[in-house]
Amino acid sequence: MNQSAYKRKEDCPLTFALTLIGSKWRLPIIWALWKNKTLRYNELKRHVEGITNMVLSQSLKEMENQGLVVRRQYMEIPPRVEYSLTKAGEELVPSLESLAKWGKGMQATVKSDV
Amino acid sequence: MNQSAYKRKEDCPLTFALTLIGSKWRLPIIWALWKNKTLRYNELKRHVEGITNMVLSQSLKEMENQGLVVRRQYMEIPPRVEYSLTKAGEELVPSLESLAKWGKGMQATVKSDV
DNA sequence: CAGAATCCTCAACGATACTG
DNA sequence: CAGTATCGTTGAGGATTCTG
Repeated sequence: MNQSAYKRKEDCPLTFALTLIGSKWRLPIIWALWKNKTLRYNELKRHVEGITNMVLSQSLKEMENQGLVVRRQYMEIPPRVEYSLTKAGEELVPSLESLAKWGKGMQATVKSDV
Repeated sequence: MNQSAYKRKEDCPLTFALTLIGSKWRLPIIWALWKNKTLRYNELKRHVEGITNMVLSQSLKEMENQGLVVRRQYMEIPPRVEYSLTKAGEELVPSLESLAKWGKGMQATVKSDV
C-alpha cells in the first residue's frame, strides 16, 4: 500500500481487488449473478435497476476479461447471450459477505452522525 | 443490492462499506494507520505518498465523522495532532485481508490478459 | 435481443498558494 | 505544524439514439 510494501499502488492486491469490484455497478452485477446463477443480458439488466446498456455491456466486457464473468453466446435468432460468475467470481462472495457484515455494524453508528 | 433486498442502494451494507473505504486514498490512509498505530498529521502524509493536504485533511475529517479514525489534538505550540484507527476501523482489517487474499489470487491470472 | 456510438455532466481529485 | 482556499482538470458514468 505504501512505498515500503509496493513500488506502485496497482501492485497492492487489495487495491487491485477494489479496481475489480469498486466501481459503481460492479457489486450490483455480481450480486445479481450470484443470486440467479445465470442470466440473459436483458434479464440481468432488469435485476440491476437503473443501469444503462452502455455501462452494462461495457462492465460485462471488462469483467469477462478480468475473469469474473463468463459469457455464453448461442447462435440463434433472436440472439441469446447468458452470463454467470466464474469460479473466481464466486470465490469473491465470502470476502464480500465479511465486508458486508462489518458495513452493517457501521451503518447503525454512522448513519446518525453523518 | 437490488430492489428485492433494499429500497435504495445506500441501504446495502456492502455498498455502504465501499463508500467508507472505496475512494482513492482511503485504503492507503487506513493501511498506514494500521501499521503505525498512531501518526501525526505530517507523518501520516509522508506514509501516504502523493496525497495532498487538501485530500488528506478532508479524508481524515470524513473518516472521523464516520467513526473510522480518532483525532487527538494537543494544545501545544507548535500544534500536535495525532490520528489512529478506532476499534471499528481495526475491525475492518480482517475483511480487507480476506479481500486482499482474493485479489492476490486474481492478479496472477488477470494481469496477463488485460 | 443484445448491444454500439455519440455527446455531455459532474464530482473527485490535483496543483498551488496561503494561514492560525 | 496542521491545516484552508481557490481554481483547474479528468474520467466514470448518464442520456439518447441507432443497429446486426
